[in-house]
Amino acid sequence: MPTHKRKLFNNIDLGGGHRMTPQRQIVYEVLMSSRDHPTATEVFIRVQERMPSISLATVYNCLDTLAVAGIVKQVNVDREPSRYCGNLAPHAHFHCETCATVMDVDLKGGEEPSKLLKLPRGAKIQKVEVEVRGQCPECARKEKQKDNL
Amino acid sequence: MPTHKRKLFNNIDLGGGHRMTPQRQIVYEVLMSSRDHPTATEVFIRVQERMPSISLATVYNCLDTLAVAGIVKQVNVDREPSRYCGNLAPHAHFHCETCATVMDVDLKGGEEPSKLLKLPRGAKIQKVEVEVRGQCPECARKEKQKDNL
DNA sequence: ATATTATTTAGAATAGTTCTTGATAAAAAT
DNA sequence: ATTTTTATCAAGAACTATTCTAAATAATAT
Repeated sequence: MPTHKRKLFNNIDLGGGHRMTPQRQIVYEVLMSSRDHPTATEVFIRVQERMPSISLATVYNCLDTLAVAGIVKQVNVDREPSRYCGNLAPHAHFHCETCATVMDVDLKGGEEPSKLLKLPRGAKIQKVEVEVRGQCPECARKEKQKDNL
Repeated sequence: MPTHKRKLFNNIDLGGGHRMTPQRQIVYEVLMSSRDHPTATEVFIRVQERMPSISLATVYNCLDTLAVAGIVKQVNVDREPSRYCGNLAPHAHFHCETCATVMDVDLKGGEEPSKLLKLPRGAKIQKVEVEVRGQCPECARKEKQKDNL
């Protein structure tokens, strides 16, 4: 039989008694369909297209909840605005200083980043972040062209 | 002949026409004698002991100038206040979430961190930062002891 | 000496993020 | 089913690390 008053969200538990609400669902979907590591404000703008009533504070709350639940990652490069990432596989982030994009970079051997370090005996690792700043191939090429004129 | 009116600072050029001023000298000395990766405010407090008239803005300026000159490093872990480090050798930073200290960690093989990455062909690297969050051995031990009671 | 440039300082301004509050809604308990 | 509890949302205020502004000072170049 057709459900004429279906609930719009599923009752997924995110841990710690957190629910998968419509707002969290849309924030999550927007992030998973983004490849550019958007900031909270950028996520906010994209979510607004589908849910105009949502507030920026809620987007911050949702992103934080999803990150604590471990289904998205918060990415920080220097002290720039935090960016968010749906790629849970271990990887590094390359930040182009010219075009300001952030892209995923794989680690050699596909290894756990913690294996790259001489960690003190007994240390407990929660997360390892590898960040690269520089110029992406495209911007480096453009600059070289300009210099050769 | 003895100089009876000696200048208190040397006229070192930091590049880009920047001078080694008394403030910058003291900020630099304080940082080099610190092993705990102090924040700008912590540097400010330590510098004040030797130069009470210095302002926090100047400490920020000095740290920035020294970092641009390449003789100190700015260290960021997540979006916490920036910390500063006089160790110019390539290394990672371990941040203990329990006691909030930041310590240096060597990379395996003493390698350049950029060699650990599958960087896209043509990318230009400016810097690579490796940050670890977790619990230092001491705090991990203490917590284990507590659990065993 | 004078002009130029860099530096310092105090405080104002900025920006990303978090917090507060009251309202709403879902879940649990009765 | 009603009540109670707990979680969530929204708007805006508050917070905080940092940067900016403007005026004064000091060092270098002319």
